[in-house]
Amino acid sequence: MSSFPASSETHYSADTIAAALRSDIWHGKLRSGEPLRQDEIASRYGVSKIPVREALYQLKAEGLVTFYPNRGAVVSELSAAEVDEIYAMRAALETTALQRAIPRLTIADLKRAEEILSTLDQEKNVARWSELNWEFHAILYDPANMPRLMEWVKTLHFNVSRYLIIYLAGMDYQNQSQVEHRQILSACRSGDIVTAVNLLQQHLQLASKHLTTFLKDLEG
Amino acid sequence: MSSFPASSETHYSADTIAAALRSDIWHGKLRSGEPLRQDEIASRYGVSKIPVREALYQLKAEGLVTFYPNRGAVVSELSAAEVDEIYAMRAALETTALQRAIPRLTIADLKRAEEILSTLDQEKNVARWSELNWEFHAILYDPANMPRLMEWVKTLHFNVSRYLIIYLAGMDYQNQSQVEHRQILSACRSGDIVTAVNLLQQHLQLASKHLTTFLKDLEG
DNA sequence: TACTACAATATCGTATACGATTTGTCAAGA
DNA sequence: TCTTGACAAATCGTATACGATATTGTAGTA
Repeated sequence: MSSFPASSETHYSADTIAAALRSDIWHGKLRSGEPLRQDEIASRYGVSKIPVREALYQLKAEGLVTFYPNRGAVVSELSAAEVDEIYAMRAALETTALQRAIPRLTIADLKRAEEILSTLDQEKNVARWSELNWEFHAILYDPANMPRLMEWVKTLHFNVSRYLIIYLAGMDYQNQSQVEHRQILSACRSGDIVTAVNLLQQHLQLASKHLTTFLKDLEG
Repeated sequence: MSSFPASSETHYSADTIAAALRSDIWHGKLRSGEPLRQDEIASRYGVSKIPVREALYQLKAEGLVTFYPNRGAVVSELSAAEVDEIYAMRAALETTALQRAIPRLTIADLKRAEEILSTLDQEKNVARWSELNWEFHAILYDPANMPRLMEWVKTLHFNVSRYLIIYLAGMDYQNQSQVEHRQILSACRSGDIVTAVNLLQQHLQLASKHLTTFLKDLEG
């Protein structure tokens, strides 16, 4: 299963290309600021420019690419301020989801979450680590039954995680993150909504601070 | 000035058409479930299908249209559950914005908000009323300096407001709404973040309840 | 009549083609 | 050397064209 944001099951080649580009951007094969040449992408996937442009429009809506009139699309760059904003949006939406989800979490959900945390402990590949990290969060939000919110949060998550991946490669962020994950899960298990929401908020705030100071260094 | 969600200033005909369709959907000229024929729209605006499809992709991202493979796009329909979800997302995001904005609100902002409320008192046209209603909210959120959040909130707002317009036409919702607006503004003026946020939350919850019960009736 | 089979029509999704805009190159002049 | 301008190349945005899919209409059969 791919854990990338996907639109509803269709067979458009635009969707296939969008998924491929999303994955390339996320894995860092396409770097921030890099231009996305329509003809090049088209020939690479054996299609014309039309579906390529439609794919780029989807990514534009997700914030992953930016269009410049008559100059085409480039992979979006995020400033520290934008990362901060995205994390604030994530916090707002994810705490809402968690709040609604906790009363509906099943034993199976909690068990699955626990399993993912165990896997995360051993995962050394940062890209895979980040994907599992999202899966953990998603499991806790899913029972809220808010598909639209989930799509948007997923989009926000992938927007910042492609930066987080680069960051993680150097630092020791995972261990601290795992401690927080276990605290959140524990609060969920005991049905303590207030605590769980607060912990999640802190968890995201901390991640935001890590990433923004990292980016400010680069920008500065 | 148009208060519809607009992407950054470009000269694409796709953007022009997207704006026109958005407006038509919002004003009820295009009803929920109505198919959007590409050739028809193309000839109406004197262009080919290509920019029309690109416009439809933008609206798809905004949730205003839904694509069915090989059958084209239709104006999205919202269930009561979806309206509820959208209002929950709005509450999460808008309270975040308001919280950040209040310390930065200027006298001029408050004055402008007051003026809009006065205009709202006299406005009888529901479409115009709804636009002014959004302007009031937007003024209170703007100083938060969160452009991405604003875009998304605007999108969510227009998604439900096209239904609200139909609803408003019959009911006496505006007066109650205005009372709440004035309470919110008053809390903002005194810099009382907690109260303002709570009032905003209630304001949206009430609107949600109105609209969802209305839709549940229709759904039968 | 009700239902299937199949042709006719409508509409979609996308390849091809091309004018328009931008970018890159390079020679002439300050 | 540094501009500047003009031409060439690259790339974009979109019109046209067409095969593919879905929908509709019609005739034939049970």
